[in-house]
Amino acid sequence: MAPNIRDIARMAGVSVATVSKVINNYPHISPKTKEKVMTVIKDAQFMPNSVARGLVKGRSMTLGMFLTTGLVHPFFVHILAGMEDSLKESGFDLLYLSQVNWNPDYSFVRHCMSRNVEGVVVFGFQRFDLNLDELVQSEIPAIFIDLDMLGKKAGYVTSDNVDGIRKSVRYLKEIGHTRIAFLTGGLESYVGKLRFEGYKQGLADLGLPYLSEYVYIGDFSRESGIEATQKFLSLDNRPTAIVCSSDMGAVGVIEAMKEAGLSVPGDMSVIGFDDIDIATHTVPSLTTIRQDTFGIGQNSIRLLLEIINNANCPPPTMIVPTELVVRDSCAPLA
Amino acid sequence: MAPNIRDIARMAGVSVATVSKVINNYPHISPKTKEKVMTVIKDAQFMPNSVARGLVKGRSMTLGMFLTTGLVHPFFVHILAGMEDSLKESGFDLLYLSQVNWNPDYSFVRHCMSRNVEGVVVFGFQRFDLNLDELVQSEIPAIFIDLDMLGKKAGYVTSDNVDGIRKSVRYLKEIGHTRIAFLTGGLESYVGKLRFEGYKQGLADLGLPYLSEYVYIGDFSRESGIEATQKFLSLDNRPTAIVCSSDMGAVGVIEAMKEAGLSVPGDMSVIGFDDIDIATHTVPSLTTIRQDTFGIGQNSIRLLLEIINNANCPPPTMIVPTELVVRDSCAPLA
DNA sequence: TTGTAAGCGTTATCAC
DNA sequence: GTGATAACGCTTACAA
Repeated sequence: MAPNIRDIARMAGVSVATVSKVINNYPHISPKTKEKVMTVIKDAQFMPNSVARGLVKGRSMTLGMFLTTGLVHPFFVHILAGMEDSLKESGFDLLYLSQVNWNPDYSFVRHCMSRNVEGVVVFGFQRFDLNLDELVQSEIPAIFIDLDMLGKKAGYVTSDNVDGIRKSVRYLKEIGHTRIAFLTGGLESYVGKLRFEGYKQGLADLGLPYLSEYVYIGDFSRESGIEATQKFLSLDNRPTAIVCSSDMGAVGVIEAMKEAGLSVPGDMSVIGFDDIDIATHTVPSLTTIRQDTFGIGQNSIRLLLEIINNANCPPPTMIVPTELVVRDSCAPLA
Repeated sequence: MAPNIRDIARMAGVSVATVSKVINNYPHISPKTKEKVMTVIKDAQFMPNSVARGLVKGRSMTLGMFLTTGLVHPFFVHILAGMEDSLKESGFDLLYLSQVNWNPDYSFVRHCMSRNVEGVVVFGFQRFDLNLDELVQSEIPAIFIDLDMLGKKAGYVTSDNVDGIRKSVRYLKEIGHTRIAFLTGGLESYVGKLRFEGYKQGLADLGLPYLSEYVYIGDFSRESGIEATQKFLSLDNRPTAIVCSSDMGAVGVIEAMKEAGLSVPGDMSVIGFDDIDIATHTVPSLTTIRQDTFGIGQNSIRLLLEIINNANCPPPTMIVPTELVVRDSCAPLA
């Protein structure tokens, strides 16, 4: 059985309070007793119980994380790695809160309070998801990933989705394209909407007209890439390039082009979004917009700790830059 | 501020003890008081503080998870999804314990005890990793993923790596191959060793000879696939098929074959291991061994809860079956 | 500089 | 059936 603070006190011949003061590095402790207590602690391998400590201090040194159930987001590992990086030196651990979604009056807020978490990261949700409002309006520090939720203690971090797509459009224009089509992602999602916005702005930046027949409403999937391509190919005035809201969509486009006996990038330039592993391995390899997923994870925790540590800082927000990765799926227009 | 049990007691006009009994569904409570207390609890949105509860009960309803620092395992999301599935109805939450690896006397065991976790899942470590022994020999229930650690309270879950590779070898034999080469993964890793073992057993099953020149010692990477291919192609008596310990290795093989002006599967059949996303998108698409990563996650938590709930069950072990996924990278031998 | 003792929010053991 | 009250392991006034 692990020793507790009373055992240590007894072994060191001092009071519990003294041990506590040593542990917490309080002043007014004689070097001699401090030394003695430290020795005993080392020998007994004592480590204060952070649960009990949390109870009295009102601080648990625990952050919470809500993930959408059944989320299978390919980047999540990178985000987690980033989170860990910020967590490492902070003394906080991260509690993955599994939602009891069969319970009609389950509440994020109550789950947080019952677990005494000092703040939460929220990822994989949509704006209209149940109970999210309650969380945003609560006093619980929260950072949302990829969702622009703002509250007294709630902020968010996301990639610069708008600028990412604008970069794609600009790049295509630079290599001569003007008939640039767009495959949206799911428009019910925050990032889906932003990327669509980026397309419109990108065209506007360059003085290109917005044509609704050059837009296909998709859902981030490979299938929607295939369907979009079929639609675009049937047009009288075919586009010469397609900007996609996801790499999977772009993969679908490449497949459909191949199926139609046409060449990428010869007959159609294609740009993806995300830079997933597959992007390197398609034929041709995929030019795409890379998200700094590690950075997103890292900053989500960093910002959360900021809210927690500065009682009245305004809820922080962070837009993480993206990067255009040029590979082989785009060609200059002849 | 969230109400506590005393507030509820006062509001319901009963004692704290009574409220506690209601919360915990104890007998010997009149239906009337029970009803009244329940109503107050609902109205006040009361949820017992599980930290305080943990302190007195000696149970925290928390499981821990150790991941190797900076792990970027493509399957981790699926494993986590599986874990969540088992966690969901259990009342447990999962605490991601960030290791303080700059501290020379950091200890998994102490971290667990200080956080009162009731058990841990360990993933991404190698047998010789520091402090792991201490954990295995401790009283803390532990389930290792992909590492055959056994202790009084420690078991493991992993894919059937041996059988997976044996299936590959058998399949190739069935379509006519007898000169079957093998690309190992990192042999310092547990799964790397097992897959190598599977190759040898696979040959033995079929009465095929084991030839050391048909084995390339790699490390799961694409690069080692390229190098292996170059070596195999330089042989007098070239193999007609290569079994790889990873899909990335197989991707390297396909690239190197293309580079050499040879065809897959025409000149060489190739089998991978893992069924990562890319496997569908290589040209040709990759025949491979699929791991049930969701099942691994699911069972890791299930087994852990078993150890926790049955004081003296022998440490459980689980080998999750794999599945051969036939795509286009293998062809019958002419 | 050190020790005593009252909490933190629960549950469990008794009396009543 | 119900209610005091002592724990659980720790921190923190305050007293000594």
